[in-house]
Amino acid sequence: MAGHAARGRGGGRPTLEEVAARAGVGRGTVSRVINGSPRVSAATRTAVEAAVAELGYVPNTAARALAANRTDAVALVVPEPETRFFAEPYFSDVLRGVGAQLSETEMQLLLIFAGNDQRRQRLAQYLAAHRVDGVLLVSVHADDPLPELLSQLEIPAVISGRRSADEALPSVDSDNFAGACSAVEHLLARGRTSIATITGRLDVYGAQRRLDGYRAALREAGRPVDERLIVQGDFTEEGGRRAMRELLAACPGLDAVFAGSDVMAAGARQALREAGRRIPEDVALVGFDDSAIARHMDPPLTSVRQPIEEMGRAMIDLLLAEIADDRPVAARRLERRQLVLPTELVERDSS
Amino acid sequence: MAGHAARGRGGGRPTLEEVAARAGVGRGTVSRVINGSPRVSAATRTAVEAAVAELGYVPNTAARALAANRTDAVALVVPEPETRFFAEPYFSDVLRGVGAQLSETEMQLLLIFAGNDQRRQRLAQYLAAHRVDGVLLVSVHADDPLPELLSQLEIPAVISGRRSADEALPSVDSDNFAGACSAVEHLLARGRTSIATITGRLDVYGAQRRLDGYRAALREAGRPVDERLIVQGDFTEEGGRRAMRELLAACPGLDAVFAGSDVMAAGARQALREAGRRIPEDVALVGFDDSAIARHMDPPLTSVRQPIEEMGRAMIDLLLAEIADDRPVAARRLERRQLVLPTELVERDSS
DNA sequence: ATCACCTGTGGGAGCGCTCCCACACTACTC
DNA sequence: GAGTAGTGTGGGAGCGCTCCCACAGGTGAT
Repeated sequence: MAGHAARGRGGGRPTLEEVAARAGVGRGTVSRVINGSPRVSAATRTAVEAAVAELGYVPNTAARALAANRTDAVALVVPEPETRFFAEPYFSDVLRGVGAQLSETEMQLLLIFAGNDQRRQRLAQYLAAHRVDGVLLVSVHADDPLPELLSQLEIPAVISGRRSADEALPSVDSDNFAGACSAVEHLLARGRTSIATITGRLDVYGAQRRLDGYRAALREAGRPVDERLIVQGDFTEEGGRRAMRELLAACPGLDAVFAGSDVMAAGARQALREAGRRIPEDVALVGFDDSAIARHMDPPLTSVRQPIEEMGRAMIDLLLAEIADDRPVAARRLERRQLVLPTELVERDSS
Repeated sequence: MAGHAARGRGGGRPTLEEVAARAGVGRGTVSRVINGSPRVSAATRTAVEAAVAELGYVPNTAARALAANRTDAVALVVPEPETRFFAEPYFSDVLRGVGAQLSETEMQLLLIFAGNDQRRQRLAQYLAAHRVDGVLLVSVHADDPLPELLSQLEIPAVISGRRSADEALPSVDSDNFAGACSAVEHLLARGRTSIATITGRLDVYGAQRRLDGYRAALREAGRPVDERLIVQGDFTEEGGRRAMRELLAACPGLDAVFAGSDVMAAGARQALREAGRRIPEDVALVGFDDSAIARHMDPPLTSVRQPIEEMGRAMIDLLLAEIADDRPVAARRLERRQLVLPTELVERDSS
């Protein structure tokens, strides 16, 4: 009868109230059980859990969100067009790490693209409505207004990479400088003498740091830095191809290239092949990211591994801590929550 | 003062009530304006809109969801691991079409992967909690229990492709049969005499239909169907490579291959190249999907174009109609809402 | 016996909306 | 002049939770 009533009312799902009645306890007690409060006796807990199972009770998220003023959802915001998101293995790796870590909680992950003005507008609306408890930001350029908006709205956020040496937001980054150094040192150790580099967009701090590392490693080894050997790419395959052509035109004698990402290295490889250069015999090639592309390239690409999945996991940890932390924002600002994870050179056949 | 009060209360956002007070109207009237009801006089509407703008009012989604029993969100459910999602351009194209159509509404899109048991479990919880108003299903295999679950929960859903000739759910599909026919006819017209095919997983109805089309086109032309020329793939690049190797081993004399997807065609191309076969001189190759891969392949791949973005848009149209439709489910069942969109052969250099 | 202080529990208030009924007012009709 | 219909508006009730105060009953110190 009770079961029938519960199911009868317009296909309605059982409510807390009904579970409470069934278990012979009060509404508050059921709520405590559902939310794992320790202040419930073992016997009561068992009874409530039985009632929940019998009625097939599932909490109403909207009611919970309204009463508790939280949404149990976080957003991964990608300020790029979808096409770039799908073309760049970096993003899907981050997504995988984030997803893995989040699946151990009750939190839901939203994927939001903000690659053009219209989408930015919608995102702003979305954030203003506080439809997520926190935000993960990937691939943020130096002058992006998004972080500012987030802090105005007092929405917890964690950034992947940094915008500058003194990032205000909590962030997770890899050691781009050291990674670039290790790549160049490796090429030097292999006896290469004319090492070029294809950088990413330099308004991305990480790309800048990789360039810094390239320069530092050469200087460290007592080699001059030839500015003609430095060409700016844009993280795309096409950009890598174009940059490589420029390099070959300007410095036909180069014998090694350090690319700021695997995707750009793939583009460079095509340009090298077009020009009849063999890899690694004529020109050694090293990438960055150690993505799937590196393993499948012909020849397999030596690359600087970033622990991208681990970075995704770390971002979630930081963000959840940030959300749980209800001290005033001012107090939080003082602690710097910046993680820098180590990189590692993975040697393959391209160098 | 009013402004200060609104902002003062714990950083709280303005509520309907406050907007109403500011505009000198009642709560109901503000609600009507927000929701675009026509039963509001022009003067009142203007006053309310001014108040909304002044206070920076944004509706509280949780409250709305609780009161109206809707979430203004739909989910795109991908019953595959993320890796496949990212490897297969088909998915990102669908996503783009869906996203484009949805951005013209106030609906939010969630992307949910259900590639393993744990994620299925979470998805079931999620659906049981009615956290979305509707579901888009892509790449559903014949024996998947998901559609059944959805109809039990009475959640509107639209399926991409079909599970069988008489699909119960509203669906959007392309004309796989005709597309395969056109590919085979094209190869025959080019004078090819030994045409092989690499199929997708045959528990996917579309893959089966492409195979049917292949057979029908040969029969139509009075050619025998040699079963040794039919090998099953699994929609992956690796599967395409493996299938191509099998074909070459069994029928070294073949002079054309129709692959059930561009990704498999890419795998087949590798196997052909390994075997020293030139494309198209020795073996002509045709794919299916006309994805970015086809355009970028070397040589560019002839492929059967499906209007994937358009299919995404159509899915949203169907789903929104389904959601808006509040007649009893039984009545709905009678109308068949099945869309089949035409395909088109795009000729390039591989055939 | 009195007081203090735990632990476990019940249930009121309230989150910010939508839905809908009631009502004032106008504009016709017979 | 009474009735009828339609239009615009106000505000009560209620959605299903969480939060928190109140309180019962037990335990140990005084």
